[in-house]
Amino acid sequence: MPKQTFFNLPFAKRRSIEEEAIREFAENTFERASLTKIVENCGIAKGSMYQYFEDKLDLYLYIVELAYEEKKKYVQRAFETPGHIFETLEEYYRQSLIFSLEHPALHKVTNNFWDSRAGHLGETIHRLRAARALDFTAHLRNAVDQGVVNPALDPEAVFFVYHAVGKALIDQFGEKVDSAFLSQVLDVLKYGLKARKGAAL
Amino acid sequence: MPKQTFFNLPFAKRRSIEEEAIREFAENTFERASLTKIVENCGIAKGSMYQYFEDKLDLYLYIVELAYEEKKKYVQRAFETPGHIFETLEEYYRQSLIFSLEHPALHKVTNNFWDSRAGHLGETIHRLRAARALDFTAHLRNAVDQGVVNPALDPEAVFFVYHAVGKALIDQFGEKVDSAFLSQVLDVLKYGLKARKGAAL
DNA sequence: TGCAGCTATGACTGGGTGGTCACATGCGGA
DNA sequence: TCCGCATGTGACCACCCAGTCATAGCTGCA
Repeated sequence: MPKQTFFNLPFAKRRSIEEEAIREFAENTFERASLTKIVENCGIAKGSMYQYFEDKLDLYLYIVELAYEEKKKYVQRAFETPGHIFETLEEYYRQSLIFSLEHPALHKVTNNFWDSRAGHLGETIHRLRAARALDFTAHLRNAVDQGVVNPALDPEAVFFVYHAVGKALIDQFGEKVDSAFLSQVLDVLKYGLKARKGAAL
Repeated sequence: MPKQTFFNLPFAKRRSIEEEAIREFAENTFERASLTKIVENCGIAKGSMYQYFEDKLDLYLYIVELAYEEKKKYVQRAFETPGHIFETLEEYYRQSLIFSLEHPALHKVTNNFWDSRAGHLGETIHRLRAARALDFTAHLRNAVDQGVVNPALDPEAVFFVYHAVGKALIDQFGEKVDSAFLSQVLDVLKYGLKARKGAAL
């Protein structure tokens, strides 16, 4: 959590610090990112930064939270619009894609976050993942009850697959992954590799 | 490529350098791994290392190659034993799992490799991925011709999914992923989420 | 005017890194 | 015995980093 001093700052100065920090954490992992470079690019003194934040990690977590709050504005639409699980999933990833196009730097920040291994970040990430797994499997059980989803599959395994593929998709938004490719990938998960008896797709 | 000097070394000394390097590169990414620590743990002088290798990257690539040569001994069985694509894939990941259990350090080295971003490693990794994609889609087209695989799916998308899930599986061998969970995950990819008309599994 | 308290500063500390080089050592052959 | 060459060495260089602290400046109140 930033110190009060940071929030007392005139808006423009505060914003410029945020922007430079976003730039640095978008291009580098937490460990490789350089506080020294951030303060140089802001034109403020090193010591000032420590008037605003406890340490590098404090700044980082603040920036990550900023990024996720922006992203939330996009992806939450997926859970508001009704529909079954396939539509929700498609909408979720589609909104993520839009977010990545409209806020490329913030998108990179959220992305790098999951690769962090420094300090206690590993545990934090683990907890976040577990929370997501609970959410996901709840949705999934619902869909199974509705007869939409193959009941023979292990929910944990399904989450594992979606988590892995979701991360890979998001990693490559804007590079290899566009809207059409996104649909193709989701179809693979939906229909599975094995040829189907009835209509294949 | 190591210098000739390295191969002139008595076997025990060469091996001890390899082992310490494997240890360091198993626990750290290329960038975080410390040459200084490797030479300290070996009990040799910093300068000696530069008699054997051009630089840190040279040593790293040599170690990665060592790891992959060992891994190849395992996974190539998947392509030797006949069977269609689902059996091949299952055997491939099962052999990877065995490799990770029998050579945990080498396994971690191969794993970290894909996360490297330093220097020209990014391009190398890109090329390796492209080569894998070609191999995979060739197998896939074969399977489609045999009527085993859903012909409506985009081969590039299928590769994308398997690559992502494969990496996640291998990342977590020994932690979350055991033999039973591996089967469950592969079933998700095989059958897809959507409920099937006939026998579900 | 003077004091109090918040804010700004940047030189400095202690620690890390990859890589170098002048020198030392050991060994095989003449 | 002595030379020449391959090998070994570790102090040293230049560079980077996060974090500190004594000092200075500012602002508003009494």
